[in-house]
Amino acid sequence: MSHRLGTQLSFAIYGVAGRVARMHKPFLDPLGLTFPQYLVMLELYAGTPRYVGDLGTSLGMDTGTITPLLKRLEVSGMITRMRDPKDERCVLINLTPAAEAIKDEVWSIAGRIKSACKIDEAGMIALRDTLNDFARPAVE
Amino acid sequence: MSHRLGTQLSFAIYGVAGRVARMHKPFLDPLGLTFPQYLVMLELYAGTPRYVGDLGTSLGMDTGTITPLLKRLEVSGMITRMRDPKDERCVLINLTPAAEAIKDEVWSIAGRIKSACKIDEAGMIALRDTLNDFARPAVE
DNA sequence: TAATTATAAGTAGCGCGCAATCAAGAAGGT
DNA sequence: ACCTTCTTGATTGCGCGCTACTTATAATTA
Repeated sequence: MSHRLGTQLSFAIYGVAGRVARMHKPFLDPLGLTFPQYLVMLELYAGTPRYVGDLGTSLGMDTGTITPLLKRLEVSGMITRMRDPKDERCVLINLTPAAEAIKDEVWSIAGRIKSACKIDEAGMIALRDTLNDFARPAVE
Repeated sequence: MSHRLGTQLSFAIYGVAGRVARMHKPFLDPLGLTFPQYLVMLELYAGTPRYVGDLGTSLGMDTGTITPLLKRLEVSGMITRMRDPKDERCVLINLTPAAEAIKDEVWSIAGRIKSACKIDEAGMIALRDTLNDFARPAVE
C-alpha cells in the first residue's frame, strides 16, 4: 500500500526545512543571527513592543525555546527585555538601535534567497498557503 | 517591496516542519522513537545493512547528528553497529529482532498521520515534488 | 481579607543539527 | 616498505526544540 507516499512527504518536509535554514546561513552569519533568531527579528520589525508569550505564539515557539533565544539576542545587543509595569508577569521586548541599523539588510535577505529558489511568485504563494494549511488542526 | 512573500514562505516552512514532527510524536512515543530516529528506521527498513555515511547522505544528516542518534538507537536495542571487516573505517548498521518486531507498526504511522492532514493523494504528490525541488541546488 | 487558582516566564535535561577538529584505516605513488 | 593523501567516523561545543517543573505575579473566590 501507499505508506510510501506519507513517508516520502515526511522526508520532503524534514529535508526542505533543513535546506532552507542552511540557505539562509551565509546571509545571517555576518549579522550574527541564527535562522530562528532571524524569524524572531522579522516579527519584531513588524512592530514593537511585543510580549514574550505573544512572540512565542506567533512563531510557534515554546517558552523553553524562546526565552533563552531572547536572552541571547539581548546579550548580542539586538533587543531589550523589560517587565511590564502594568503586569509584572509579562516581559516586553523592544529593539535596540543596533537592531534598527541592520533592519534593511535583514529584510533584504528574503529577496536574495528568493532568487536562489527557482520558484515563481505564483508558486511561492501557492506553496505558502498549502504549507500553512498542512498539518494544522490535527493532533495539536 | 515583496520581501513579505519570501519571509512568509520561510515562516511557513519553519512552521510546517515543527507541526509535522509534533504530529508524529503521539505515535512515536509509545515506540520510544523520536521523529529523526523514525526517519532513520524507515531508511533501515528499506534495506540493511547500511553504512553510517550512506544513511547520513540519504537523510541529509551530518555525521555529528547521525552518529549519536545511531548510538542511542543501539542503546535502545533497535540496531547493531559493526565495523566492516572489509574496510575497518566503515560501520555497518543492522536491525535487531526488536526493530523487526515493530516494523509494521512503524510503517503504519504514515497512514494514520495522513488521515489527520486533510490533503488528498494528488495534493500530497504535488507537495512532495514541489518540496523536493525547492531550495535544492543553491548554496549547498 | 485570605486562600485558591490561573497565567507568564524562567530553568533543567535530553535529543537534534551544524561546524570544526581529530584519529584511524585505505589507496596510491615513489 | 615508506610516505603522503583521501576517506570514514568519532568528538566537541553551541544553539534550537520539547517536556516537565518551578517561581512570581495576577485574578478569583470563599
